[in-house]
Amino acid sequence: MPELPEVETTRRGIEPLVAGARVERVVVRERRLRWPIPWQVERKLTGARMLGVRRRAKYLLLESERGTAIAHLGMSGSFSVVAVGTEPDIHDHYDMVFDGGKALRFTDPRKFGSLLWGGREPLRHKLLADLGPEPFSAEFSGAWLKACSLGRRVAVKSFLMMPAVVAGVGNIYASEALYRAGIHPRRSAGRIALRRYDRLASAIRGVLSEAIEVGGTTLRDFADARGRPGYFSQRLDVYDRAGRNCRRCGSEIRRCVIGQRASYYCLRCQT
DNA sequence: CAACGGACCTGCCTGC
DNA sequence: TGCAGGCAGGTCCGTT
Repeated sequence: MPELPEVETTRRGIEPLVAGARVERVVVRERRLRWPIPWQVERKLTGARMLGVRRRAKYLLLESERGTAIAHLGMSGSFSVVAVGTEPDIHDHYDMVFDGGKALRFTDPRKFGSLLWGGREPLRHKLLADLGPEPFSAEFSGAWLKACSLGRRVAVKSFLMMPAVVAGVGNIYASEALYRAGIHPRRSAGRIALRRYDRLASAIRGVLSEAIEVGGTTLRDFADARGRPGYFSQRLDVYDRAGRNCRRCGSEIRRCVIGQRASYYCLRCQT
């Protein structure tokens, strides 16, 4: 479900609740998410003061004075803020209960999400250590993409979705960014010129920042911490628009499958 | 090494 | 109406 804009929207929604609050307890109802939730999370967080919520790629870092819990939303996960005592639903897998009568509740029908313990240096956690640059960092550029792609024959669309290449780009925004940059999603990553990668890096930053501004993309069920949908779905140029007309040239938008994922592009605008 | 397919799990939609 | 099949916003891991 969520890519960088949706995770960032979630972060902004839960930060006011979390920052400065004290954890009264952590209630785990389903420990078997993508990985079992380690007992350390409850042990360390209970009684701890929370410092804030940061984001790295699609991970949310819930920082406390005793270390950081690392949450991932997977494909179908979301956080919501509930009043203490609100009856949990079947897919509400854990709550972090804070002083002040509110709790952070994690819901995830598919259980692809995760909650891990990152200790004092969460960025060194195995799952975060090898992540590529954040798209809004100075490190991320066309030159970075070019350097990363040398000698690689994988489709550029799959390449963009690799966590080690750039953090936070998933299936929707990979298609959207390639459309904006005029690059065909099947083109080999190693056969793209630096200039085109410069355009692509800008397109990635552009599409992600516009999506964040409007609260992300809701196709089926994404909602922010207050239950509100994201409005970027109205601005998608290609994703989920197969058979409709390209907003730029009027040609038909095509759907194909690349790396087992649905991909969308304009045959005329993207080469 | 790079690339690919399978795996994890549930819900929803389509078509027979 | 029921049921099978396909599809879904992620990404790790084992195998080629």
